[in-house]
Amino acid sequence: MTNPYHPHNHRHCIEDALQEARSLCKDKGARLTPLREKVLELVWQSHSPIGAYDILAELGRLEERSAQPPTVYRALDFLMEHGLIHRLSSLNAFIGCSHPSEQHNSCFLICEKCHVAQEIEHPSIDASLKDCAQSQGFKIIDSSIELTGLCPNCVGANQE
Amino acid sequence: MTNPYHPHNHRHCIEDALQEARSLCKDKGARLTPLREKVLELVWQSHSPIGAYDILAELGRLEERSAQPPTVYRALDFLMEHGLIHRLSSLNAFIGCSHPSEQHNSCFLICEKCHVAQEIEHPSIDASLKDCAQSQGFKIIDSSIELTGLCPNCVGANQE
DNA sequence: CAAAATACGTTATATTGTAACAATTATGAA
DNA sequence: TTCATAATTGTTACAATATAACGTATTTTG
Repeated sequence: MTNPYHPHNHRHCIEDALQEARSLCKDKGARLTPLREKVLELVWQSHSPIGAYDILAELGRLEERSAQPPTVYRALDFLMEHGLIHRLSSLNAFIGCSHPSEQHNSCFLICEKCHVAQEIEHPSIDASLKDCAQSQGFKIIDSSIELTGLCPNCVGANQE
Repeated sequence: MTNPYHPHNHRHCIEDALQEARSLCKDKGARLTPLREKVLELVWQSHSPIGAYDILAELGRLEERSAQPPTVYRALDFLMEHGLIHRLSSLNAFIGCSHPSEQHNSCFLICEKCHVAQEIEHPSIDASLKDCAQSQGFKIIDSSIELTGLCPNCVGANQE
C-alpha cells in the first residue's frame, strides 16, 4: 500500500481504488453506477477527507446540470454501505477506504496541518477495544477511532 | 463511580458532577458562571448524550427570555475546554465527563438502543493507540474513540 | 414485454454550528 | 472606591451539513 505521506503518483491510488471497487461490487452484485463511481473518484482525489458539499461543487464543475445534495449523500451512503469509503465524523467528511475487501474497524490518523488522513490497522488496538468492551458486557457493533495530531511530515516542520 | 446501567439515584450523579466542577474551576481560576453551571447540569440530566439544541430548548422552558444558540455553544465550549464534558462527534451531542480531574483520552461505549454512553478508561487502549501512532511517526494531539453497540442491559433483551 | 425494484432528479426544509457586533457584568490597578 | 479593561452574555443574521418527500427514469426479473 502506498504511503500517503510520501510523494507518489496519486493517479495510481485512484485507479487502484476504482478497480477494486468495481471488482468488489461485481462480486456482491452491487451496482456501482457511473454517478457512484464518479463520487468515489472524487473522494479519492486526495488523501485528505472531503466534505459532501465539496463533492457537490466538483460535480457541478463537471456536469452542466448541477446535482443536488441528496444525489451526493445517496452515493456516499452506497459507498459507505459497501465499505468503499469511511465517514470521519469529527470532520463531517469522507475518505476512501484503503482496504475495502477486509472486514475492519475504521481507525484514522488525521493530520491537523496537512489534513492527510491515514487509515491504520493494528491487531492490538482491536484486541484491546474488544477486551475492554467485553469486560463491561458491551457488544460492539461499530467503532470509530479518530486520532488527530501531526503526521511524520508535519511533526518536524515547525508550524508557521 | 456509579454504573450508568444500574438503577441509581441520578440526582447524586448530578450533584457530584456539579460539586467537582465547582471545585476544579475554583482551583484553576475558571469562572463557572450560573449559565455554565446550568448547562452542565442539563448535560448531566441523564447518561445519554444531549444535543445543543435540546439544551437550548430546556433552557427555554426554564427561563422566560429564551436563549440563542451561541449562548449554549459558548457554554459548551467552556465546559469542554475545562474537560467537564465531551462531545461525541458521531452523534453531534454532548455528555458529562465522569473523571474531569484526570488528563485522559475520551473513549465511549454508546448503546444504540437505550442511548446510554459510558466513558471507559483502559490503559491498554491508550497504550496500543500510542504504540501504533508512534510506529508511524505520528504525534497524537487529541483522540476520539466512539464504540457503538449494545450495552449489557440491552444486549440480552431482544430488540422489539 | 410488463411489473417491480432500484436509482436518480427536484424541491423544500430540518439540523447543527458560527460570525459579528452590542450590551452587560466582573476584575483589578490606581 | 472608581475607572479602565477584560470577560461574559445577548442578539441578529447566516453558514454548513443533512434529510424528507415525492416524482421520474432506468434497470432487473419473471
